[in-house]
Amino acid sequence: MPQAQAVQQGRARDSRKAILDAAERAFADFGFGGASIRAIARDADVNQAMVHYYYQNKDQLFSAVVERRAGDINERRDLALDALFDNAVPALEDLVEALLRPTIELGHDVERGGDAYARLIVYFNNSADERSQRVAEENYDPIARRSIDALMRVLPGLGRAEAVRGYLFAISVALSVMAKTGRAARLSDGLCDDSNTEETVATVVAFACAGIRALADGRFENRQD
Amino acid sequence: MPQAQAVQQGRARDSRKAILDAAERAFADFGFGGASIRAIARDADVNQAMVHYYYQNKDQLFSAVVERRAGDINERRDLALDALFDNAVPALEDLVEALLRPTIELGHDVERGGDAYARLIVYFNNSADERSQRVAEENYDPIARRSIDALMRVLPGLGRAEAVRGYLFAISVALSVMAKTGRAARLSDGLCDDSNTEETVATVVAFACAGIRALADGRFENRQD
DNA sequence: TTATTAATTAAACGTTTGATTAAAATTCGG
DNA sequence: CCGAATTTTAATCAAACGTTTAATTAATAA
Repeated sequence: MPQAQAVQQGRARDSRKAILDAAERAFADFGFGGASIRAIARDADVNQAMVHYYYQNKDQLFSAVVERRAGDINERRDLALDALFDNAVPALEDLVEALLRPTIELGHDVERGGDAYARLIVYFNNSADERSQRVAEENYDPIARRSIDALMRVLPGLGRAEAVRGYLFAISVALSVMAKTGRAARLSDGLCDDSNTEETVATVVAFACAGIRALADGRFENRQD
Repeated sequence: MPQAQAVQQGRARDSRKAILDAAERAFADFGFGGASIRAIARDADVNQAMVHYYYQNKDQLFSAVVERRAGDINERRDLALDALFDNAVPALEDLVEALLRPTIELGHDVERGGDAYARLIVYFNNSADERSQRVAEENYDPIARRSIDALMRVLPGLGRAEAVRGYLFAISVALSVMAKTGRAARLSDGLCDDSNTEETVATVVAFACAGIRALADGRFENRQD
């Protein structure tokens, strides 16, 4: 049986982390079904049985990959929200930036492998299968609900349905620049470049805030006409 | 050898279509790697060798699934663009609606299986692997370029980079409501409902247009500050 | 040192995968 | 009704899959 993470000693840590890193890349590149444990073990330079030794099966390995990163992002988002609402009600721009920046910054952190995880978020965020929805619900629904409430406080004209829509739209826009499909560069003949973090944040925040304000102005849900 | 589609007779047509329908569902639900030809054949109620008989291999089957639908959507988008620019330069709202409506409507057409294809678009549109990028480039890049040009004509303040960004953001927002992940319903406690086509179109168009206008106002790319 | 535990290994398990084959059934023009 | 072309079938292939096992090595505690 593998020891709890805190008690682990010697070589153990390296293998455990190497497996998680390799799995992150594999799931991001090929999806759950397309990623193979054999290839993951090979990429991590580890015996194939070690994957099951530490993570039991493919499903739990997938969950472990998501949980490691989600903790980071949620913590940073929570702190940002606390700070924002400490004194008064912030501007919409500041709120939306606080929501999106942690994810965008992680996605740009190639050295830490954040780009692979960014593609993985895009994957399970847009997948309807049970496993994807489970990790989304467990790891991102709590902060999503808090963010939606925050949106409604900042924009009193925003109903709950519009706030949910606005939040999901904003996230979807942010994720679209992180999928690293190369399509933006292709369609713009190289004019678009996602590598500049600050420029990306500014662009996405501007787009999302304008969109959310539009949802607040017009009322699109539950119309009685 | 399978006959060309036009000359086909008898049950052939049925098998061919049944395979394509089943493959569409499988790829949408499980991704390329997670979908199995055996399960597709079983779902289509067809011998497993028939899949290779008509589509040679898994890759070409995947391409065939996309090509069938992309033709429809592109044709409708092209016609809409022709009509819009026939007399004068249209309003941004009309242009964006013309771009997004065909896809959204297809995604709501459950009887024709459009919901499965909608999820499939989301899949390969957000995937960075070679196969996904190939089908995106072959089937959707031409209309994307035409749409981007149209955006720049409607909004003269929009640079090429911003137009590409705006187009991709708008598409991404539209696709996010089509992934049918059930997340919107979950986060809104049932308040959000994607089944109303007109309401969905109106909401997405309003969000996207406001966002695109924001990109035109502020200049976010190639700043020299 | 010895006993215990954790980490790692190579090998194999049964199953499923994408793909191929050759024969059988069906369809259809002449 | 015949013969050729097309469609369908069952059987099979090697390869890859996720997972398990038993044995071995390395580290820790008594």
